[in-house]
Amino acid sequence: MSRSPRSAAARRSWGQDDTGCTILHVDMDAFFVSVELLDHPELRGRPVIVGGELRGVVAAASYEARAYGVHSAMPAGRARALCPQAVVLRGRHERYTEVSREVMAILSEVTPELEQVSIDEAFLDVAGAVRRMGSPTEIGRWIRREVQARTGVPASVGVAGSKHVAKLASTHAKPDGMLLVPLDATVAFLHSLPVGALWGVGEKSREVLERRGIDTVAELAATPLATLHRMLGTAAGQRLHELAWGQDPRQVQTRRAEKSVGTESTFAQDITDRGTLERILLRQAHECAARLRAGQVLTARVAIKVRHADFTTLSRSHTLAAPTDLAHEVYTASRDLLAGVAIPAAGIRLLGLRAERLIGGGEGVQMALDEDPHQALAERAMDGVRARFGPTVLQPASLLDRDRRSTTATRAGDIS
DNA sequence: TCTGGGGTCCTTGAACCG
DNA sequence: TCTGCGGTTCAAGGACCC
Repeated sequence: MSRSPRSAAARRSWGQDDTGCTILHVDMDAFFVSVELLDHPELRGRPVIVGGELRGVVAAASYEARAYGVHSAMPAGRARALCPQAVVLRGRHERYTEVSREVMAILSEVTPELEQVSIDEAFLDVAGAVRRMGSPTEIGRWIRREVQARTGVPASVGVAGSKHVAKLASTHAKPDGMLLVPLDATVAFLHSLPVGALWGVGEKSREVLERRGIDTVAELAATPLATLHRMLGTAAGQRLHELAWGQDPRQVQTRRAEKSVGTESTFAQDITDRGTLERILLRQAHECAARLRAGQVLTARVAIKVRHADFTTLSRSHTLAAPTDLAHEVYTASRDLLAGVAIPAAGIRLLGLRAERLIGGGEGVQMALDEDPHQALAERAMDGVRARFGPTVLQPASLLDRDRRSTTATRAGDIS
């Protein structure tokens, strides 16, 4: 579900020599829509949009909808205005996860050197699979064939010598295609692209670059490093300069440790009542803490995010005296942070809670001196009950009060 | 047109410390 | 004792990715 700009000129053959091009990027085409079409074949050929409820944005759009200018991340209202005849579906994340697992299982038959980047894309380093399965492009063809045959959804594949170029190659292979960028064509391929295609150039950086007349990767590559440092900061300038010349030493990572867990909710109506916001924080604290315990990690810092009705966003964070995986502690810290934030008359549009600085649980981590062992036992017992009877069977008493409607109906997913 | 939710990384400025 | 300075840490915010 890449949102990077593409170049029609780059969508051509760059050569057949795949020597050394052992990095594959597999990207499912309009993944959520493809899964919906599996289950609703009667919608094939029609413009279909997944997501985009009230106050929402488009999660995925079929190629028929894209012909009207609809794309992912577009506000729902605009998408409906552009394509009023589109079929709008709400989205079923569990179903997409199920199909994603099937796809990843197929990819893991190729190599254990597999890095799942998101629900619908992954990198593979196939260097160790070449003797068994053939050249990288032969492996790419096998993947496309097997994924289509066994799951019914189309996948595009980019084949290159680095992750960055493989990713750009798969973007230019869509829909339902494969693109090889041979090592000796890498720089020419990159330099044919608009600057916004580079990984790390979003809307803001593109504006900064274009103001200086840098519209293409070739122009960026020709810009002195010191100038890029001044324009984009040292780290970003350095990275983009290297990417523009095809230098990307990142390896395929089979395991990545999570650095934070969090949740946030945009409300159907902006909220002005602090008590309501605190109850939402309590629910979020329980959700985060349960995820911490499931991942066997503790959090050392709690952060909240508050978005006003006018979309100004602020964050506050607090480093805990001792790491914890208890909702009670996370909630107390987050409530104190919220206490330091003024609630504007127009209200709060979004409230988020995040547990940061995750530390592996178990040995070597000291429990807070004032941690209540009964609280810990109670929350772990709740985990057991939820695992057996479902996530909604147990709630803190204050969330089961008179306004069960207000604490649940304000969740973004419950809108519409 | 009116902007989700889950994340990561980087920059900047303030606070702290020796 | 006070001040200046450089290094480090922390908090906040922004940009970016999918």
